[in-house]
Amino acid sequence: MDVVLDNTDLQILERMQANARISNADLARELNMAPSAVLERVKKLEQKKVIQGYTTQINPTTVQQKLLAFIFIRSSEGFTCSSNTAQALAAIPEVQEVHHIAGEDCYLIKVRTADSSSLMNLMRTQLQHIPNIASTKTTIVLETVKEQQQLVIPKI
Amino acid sequence: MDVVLDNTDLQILERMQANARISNADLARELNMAPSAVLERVKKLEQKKVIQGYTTQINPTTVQQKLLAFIFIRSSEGFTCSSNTAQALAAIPEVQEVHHIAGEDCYLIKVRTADSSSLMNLMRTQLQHIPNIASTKTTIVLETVKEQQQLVIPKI
DNA sequence: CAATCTTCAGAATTTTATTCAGAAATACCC
DNA sequence: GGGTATTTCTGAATAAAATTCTGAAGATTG
Repeated sequence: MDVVLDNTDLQILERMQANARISNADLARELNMAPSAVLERVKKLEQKKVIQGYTTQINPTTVQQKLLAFIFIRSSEGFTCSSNTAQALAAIPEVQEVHHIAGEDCYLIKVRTADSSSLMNLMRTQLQHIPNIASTKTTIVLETVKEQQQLVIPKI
Repeated sequence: MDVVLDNTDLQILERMQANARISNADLARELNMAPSAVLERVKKLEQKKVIQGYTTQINPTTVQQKLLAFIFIRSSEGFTCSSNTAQALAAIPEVQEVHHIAGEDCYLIKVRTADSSSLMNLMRTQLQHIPNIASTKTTIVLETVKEQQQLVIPKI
């Protein structure tokens, strides 16, 4: 079940990570391969879930999402951070990330809303109803200098 | 300079955010428009930097990136968190995000590496050489429940 | 109300995606 | 090592899509 990727796969991933809408024809030209061969590899990378999806990066402020916050959430269950709590957090559309973390707190979530009042509103209406939340500690982002999820693709 | 988006633009953004590789023809069919009209809008959204790019989501573990960490960085400059420090942090490929945050710390960064030893190595070789870093506080992610940068697209 | 700008549809053309057959390369197994 | 199976590739054919362009419809402005 483990996935083995050769150099060609990594080249494909690197280029598609930088531009998901690159045409298969261009990709084939860059790799000096036939388009059919490249297409077959991309399909397999999708099947093997190496490629999890293709997304468009939208400037958040243009769609009225000006506030970004990270919230540390302490669970009242001690060690057994239930997956129910995590699932409930993940179900909130404004919550972009839910991480189970090491240390005193249990979860770290990343939230994006229109402004501070809508964050307040979200915490009142959504977080309050989620079980086993003992306390929260919110960090407000003043300015984002870099934000991408580009991975460093290894070279073989 | 402010960007005004109508309902059609938002529909396009919503669909392209969910699948950046949707064909222009399919998009046009879903919106009941001519492909040429849709293409024109997408081009404009790119020009206006509403669309910042198209990226492929790659399963991090398949490319040997098993460790995720958040690091709070305290600056030695007090209030004046220099942009030099931020730029230096942003220049590190393993650093996916650099946020200037409110509160006692100055920056919050998101880092992805192969494992804990390569994180240690990165902190030794990279962070040590960045000026004005007074202290760091690292939070290790044990498990990621949700991770996406999909925005909630407003309805008009 | 006319002039201007924007957005759109539809057709023509170029380019691409997709499929398929068979060749080359690779891995596998006595 | 020799033969077989499997994978991966190329190249050609076809279907589909991207792109460009023209002119019409709609909205905006003075």
